[in-house]
Amino acid sequence: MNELFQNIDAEKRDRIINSALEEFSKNRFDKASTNTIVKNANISKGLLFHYFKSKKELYHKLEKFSIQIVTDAIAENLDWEVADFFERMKQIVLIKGEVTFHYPYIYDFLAILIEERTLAKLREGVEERSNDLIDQVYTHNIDFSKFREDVDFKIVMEIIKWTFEKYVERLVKERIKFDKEFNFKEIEQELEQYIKVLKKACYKE
Amino acid sequence: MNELFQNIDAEKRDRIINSALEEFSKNRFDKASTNTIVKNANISKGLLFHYFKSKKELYHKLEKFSIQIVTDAIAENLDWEVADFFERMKQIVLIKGEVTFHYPYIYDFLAILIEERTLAKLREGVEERSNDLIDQVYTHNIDFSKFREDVDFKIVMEIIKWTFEKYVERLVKERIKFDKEFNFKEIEQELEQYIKVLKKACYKE
DNA sequence: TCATGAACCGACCAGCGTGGTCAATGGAAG
DNA sequence: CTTCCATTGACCACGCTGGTCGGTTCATGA
Repeated sequence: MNELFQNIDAEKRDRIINSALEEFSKNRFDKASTNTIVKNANISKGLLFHYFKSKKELYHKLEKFSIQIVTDAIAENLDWEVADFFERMKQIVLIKGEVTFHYPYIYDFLAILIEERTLAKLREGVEERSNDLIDQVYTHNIDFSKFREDVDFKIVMEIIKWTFEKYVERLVKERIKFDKEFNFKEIEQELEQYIKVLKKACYKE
Repeated sequence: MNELFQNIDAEKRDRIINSALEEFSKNRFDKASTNTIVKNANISKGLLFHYFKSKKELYHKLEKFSIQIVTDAIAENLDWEVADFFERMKQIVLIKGEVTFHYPYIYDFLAILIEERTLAKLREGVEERSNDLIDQVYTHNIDFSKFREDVDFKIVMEIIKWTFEKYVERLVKERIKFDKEFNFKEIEQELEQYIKVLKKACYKE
C-alpha cells in the first residue's frame, strides 16, 4: 500500500486502515477527524502523520488500497468459467464476505468514492460509463439463456442484485454491531435458500 | 408541529424542516451544523434560534414531526381492508413516495432514529420489540395463505421487502439528484412489473 | 559497545467553525 | 402613532481542527 507501511506490524496496520475507513465512511472528508482516527486506531497523532504527510494523502492512499484489495480478491477467487448466474452471485457474495471480514467498512468507503465520481462526471456532463470490472463480474461468460422471457429482464436482474446487496448489508451490519464471526458454510447454505426462491421467479421451468 | 410555527408561511416552514432533515441525515447530531441548516434554508441564524431554543430542541421537534407525518400518511391512505400482500406493498410504496415528495430526507432521518434507539435498547439489554405500527402495516388483515409452502417464508418476505426498499431508495435518490418529479401513474405500472416477477417466486401456482 | 535511524509519542499551535446571543430593523395591525 | 413580533447578521467565547516538533524507545548491525 505504501512504502512506509512495509515494515509495520500487520495487525497495527489494519487497525489504522480500518479506523480510517470507518471515519471516512461515516463522515465526508472535511468532517472526518484525524483525531478520531488515531484514537480508535490506538496510535498517536504523530504516527499517523509520520506515515501519511497529510489527511488528503491518507485519503488517496486509502482509495488506492481499497480498490486494490477488492480487485485482488476478485482476481484470486472468482471462477470465470462458471456460467450459471446464481452460482456467480454466490461467489461474489462470498468474496465480499471475505473482504468485509478483514475490512468491515471498505465497501461503504468504496460506495462513497463511486458516488462522488459519478456526481463529478454528471457535473461535467460526461456520460456515465460504469466500472468495467463490475460489469464483467456480473456478465462475462454467463449463460443468460436460462432466464425466462415472459418478464422484463432488467427488472429480474434488479431484484436479484438488490436481494444479494441487502443480504450482504445485513451480514456486515451484524459483523460490526455484534462483532459476529462469519460462518461461511452457514452463509453458503443460506444463500442456497435465497437462490432457490429467486430461481422460481427468474429461470424457465 | 410547534406553536411557534403556526403562523409561518408554509413554504418557508418546509424549507427549514427539509434543510434540517438533510443536515441531520448526512451528519450525526454533533457534526451537524446549524450554520449549514440556515444557509440551505435561506434564513438567518437568528430566526432558527427564534423558533427553536437550541439545536437539541430542533432535533427533538424534528423527531416528533417526522413520526407524526408518516403516521398520519398511513392513517389517511392505507386501506386496511386489502388482504393481498402485494397490493398492500404497493400502497406502502406509494405512501412513501408521497411523503418523500414533500420531505426527501424524512425516511433517512427516521432510519437513523430507529437505529439509535435499537442500539440504545441493545446496550441496556432490553430485547428488541420492533415498532408495532410497522409490524401491523405489513401483516394486519393480510391473507398469507396465498404464499407457497415449499420455501422458507422468512426468506420470501425478506426478498419482497428488500426489493421494494431498494426500489424506493432509487426513487428518492433520483428525486434528490435530478429534482425529478414523481409520476405516480408510471410508478404504479413499474411496481406491477416487480410484483408480477415476485408473485411467481412467492405465490402458489 | 555505541551509532544510526526508524517507530512512536503527545504537548502544542494558530486558526477556523461552532452553538448561541442580542440590539436593531421592518412591516403589519390596531 | 404605538405595539408587537418576525427577521436579520454581526458578534462572541470556545472547542476542535490538521499538522508540527522535540523528544524517547528500540531494533539492528558493526
